[in-house]
Amino acid sequence: MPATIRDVAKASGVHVSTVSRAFSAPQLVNAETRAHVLAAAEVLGYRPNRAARALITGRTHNIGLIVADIANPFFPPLIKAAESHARGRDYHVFVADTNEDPGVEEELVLALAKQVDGVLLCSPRMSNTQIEQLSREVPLVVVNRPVPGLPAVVMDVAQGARLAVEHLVGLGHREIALLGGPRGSWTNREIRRAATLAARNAGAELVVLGPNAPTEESGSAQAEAVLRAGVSAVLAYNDLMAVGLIDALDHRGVKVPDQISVVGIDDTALSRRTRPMLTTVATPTAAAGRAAVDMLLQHGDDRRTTALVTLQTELVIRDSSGPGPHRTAGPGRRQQPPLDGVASESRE
Amino acid sequence: MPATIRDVAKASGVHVSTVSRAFSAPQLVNAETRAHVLAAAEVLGYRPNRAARALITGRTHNIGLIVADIANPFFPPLIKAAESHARGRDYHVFVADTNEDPGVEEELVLALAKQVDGVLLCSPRMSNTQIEQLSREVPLVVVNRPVPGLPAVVMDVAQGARLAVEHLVGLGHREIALLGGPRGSWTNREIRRAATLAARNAGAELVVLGPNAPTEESGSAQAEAVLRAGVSAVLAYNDLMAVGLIDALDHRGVKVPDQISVVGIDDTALSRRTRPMLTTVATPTAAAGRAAVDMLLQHGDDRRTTALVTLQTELVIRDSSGPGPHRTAGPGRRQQPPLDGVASESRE
DNA sequence: AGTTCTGCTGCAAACGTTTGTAGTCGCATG
DNA sequence: CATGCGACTACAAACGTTTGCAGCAGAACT
Repeated sequence: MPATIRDVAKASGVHVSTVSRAFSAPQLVNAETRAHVLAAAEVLGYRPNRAARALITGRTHNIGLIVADIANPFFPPLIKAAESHARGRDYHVFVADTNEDPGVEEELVLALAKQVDGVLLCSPRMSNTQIEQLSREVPLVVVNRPVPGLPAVVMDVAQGARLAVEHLVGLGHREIALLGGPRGSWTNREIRRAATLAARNAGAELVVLGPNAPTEESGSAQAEAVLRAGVSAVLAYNDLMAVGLIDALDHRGVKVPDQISVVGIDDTALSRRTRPMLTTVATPTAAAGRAAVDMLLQHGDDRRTTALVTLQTELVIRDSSGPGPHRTAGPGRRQQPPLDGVASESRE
Repeated sequence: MPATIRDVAKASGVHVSTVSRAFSAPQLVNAETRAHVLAAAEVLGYRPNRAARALITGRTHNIGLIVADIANPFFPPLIKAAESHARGRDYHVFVADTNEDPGVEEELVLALAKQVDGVLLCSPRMSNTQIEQLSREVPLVVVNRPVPGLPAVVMDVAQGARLAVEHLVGLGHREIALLGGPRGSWTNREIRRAATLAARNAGAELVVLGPNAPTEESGSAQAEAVLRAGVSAVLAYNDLMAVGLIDALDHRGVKVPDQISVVGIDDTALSRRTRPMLTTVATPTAAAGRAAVDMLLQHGDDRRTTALVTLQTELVIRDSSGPGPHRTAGPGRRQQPPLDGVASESRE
């Protein structure tokens, strides 16, 4: 049986309340007494039971982290950063995977609600109203999607998509395909909007293929459609799809970037490992994880705070994008990425 | 304020104990009453507080999952499988990352101990005695390492390493380097032992380079040493290191597999994405995650059970391994992998 | 000397559950 | 008619903490 606070009290000849205070309110207890208590606790191997503490304080010192797919390389860096950041603040993290299923999302938030002080909801697929409803059960911070009335951290993928399109147009591409992401994804809508606008402004045509599951397989599956569309460049919803597409094109003998340029989004670890190395939009996932944890712990109980943190993205030009058919005497092959850093704005 | 069992009791005009039983012991309560209670609970949005329940039952319905590095592509599939399997059995999962630090490992187990019914310790770097000591605080299942007296699930990497070496020797390689993994890793010792033996039996020489951190960077860093060693083939501790090595060799203009063959271990997602695609030893990580959860939940409280589950590995031959300098009229390029499946043995 | 203050500690209630025990009722049994 | 039983429900203690309140000693005021 593990030692309880009562064992420590008995062993050190004081009342349990004194033991409790020795740990959680040191200034209220005599230094000598405290030393005694701590010593007794040490030899008994006493560790406070956080669940019992939570029962009375209302704070569990746990947080929930819900992602669409742990195995999607986009998430591990975020999970890792969030977990380590949280632990640094003495919080433990439940991690759960929804398999991209909105129903599971809701069930998970509800199931976790009583056990955590808040939940980080990453790339949710539910509707805004559902999310708002859930936020009445437990404090929520949404990642990768702004929800009116809730704290959120998002990446400026619109800027990233714009940069990517401008990059492609600058290389001489006039017909570009957008490999769309999953239905219900805010990021996907954002990319689509920005890419469409950027293409129009630059005098290029954008054809949208999708929606698609955000997987490698689904990227491969769209190869035919890309070829039929007759475009010379593709912007994919994420690196995974870009990689799948490149593979499938390769199998068909289509050269990247010579015949078709491909640009991904996320700059996951694998973008540096493909041949050709992937040109992609870097999203600061680790920073997002940390920021989300900070927001959750900051706002404590006032659930209706509406801070929105926007993280900047940048274009990373590698080898999967090259000159297109309409190449003029354009700019040099390499292009300076924009300033990086974090912009944080609060809107009331 | 969330509804408590007392609110439900009040609303349905029965005692709290009846409400409790309506949920956890339906056969003890009149069907009609039960329906009443459930209805009241429904409208109040009542969900039992698992922490409070845990306080009295002693079972939290949570488990801990401790891994060396979430971002290491070896782990996400394991985490995903374990989490989903556990949730199917109504368990939630704390995930934590030790950054390959044995001290953090211990601290984490202790910190989690009171909040979970057991901990899955994956690829621990601590000593066996430390682990045994910790197992007195909380039920433990060790993954990727057998610990005497504790339940564990391991992969038969020895078999994998042997197959890999035999594969290389069969291709005509006589001098092979082993890119060692991290100090303290049982898997590493196992690979080393099996590879050395297999090389000796096949009349080849094995030079061991390491120990090394199990990262891509460290694989790259060993490229010089590999070249100096004058070997024609390399077996790496894991895919990550293999990929790093291939990259570094590529930068030096060394062709893989033409000049040097490289074989990895783990068959992570990236092994199919590198060029050339990586020959590697597939380890059933998802199955390991599920098996570990099963063992933990099965054994419940009798902590000193000593079951050992061994999962088979298999060699996946792709493009990073090719003919070596001593090629004779050997077997065909493709080689049949061994039967897969799960072997489970109990040793008392 | 009496009063107030300060620093410390003990008491007991509370948090939301579960569960052993005891009680009530109706009914069949002896 | 008393007894026993079965089905159900209420009571209350317990789990390991925290925390408002009260108590008490001694010091420092008036």
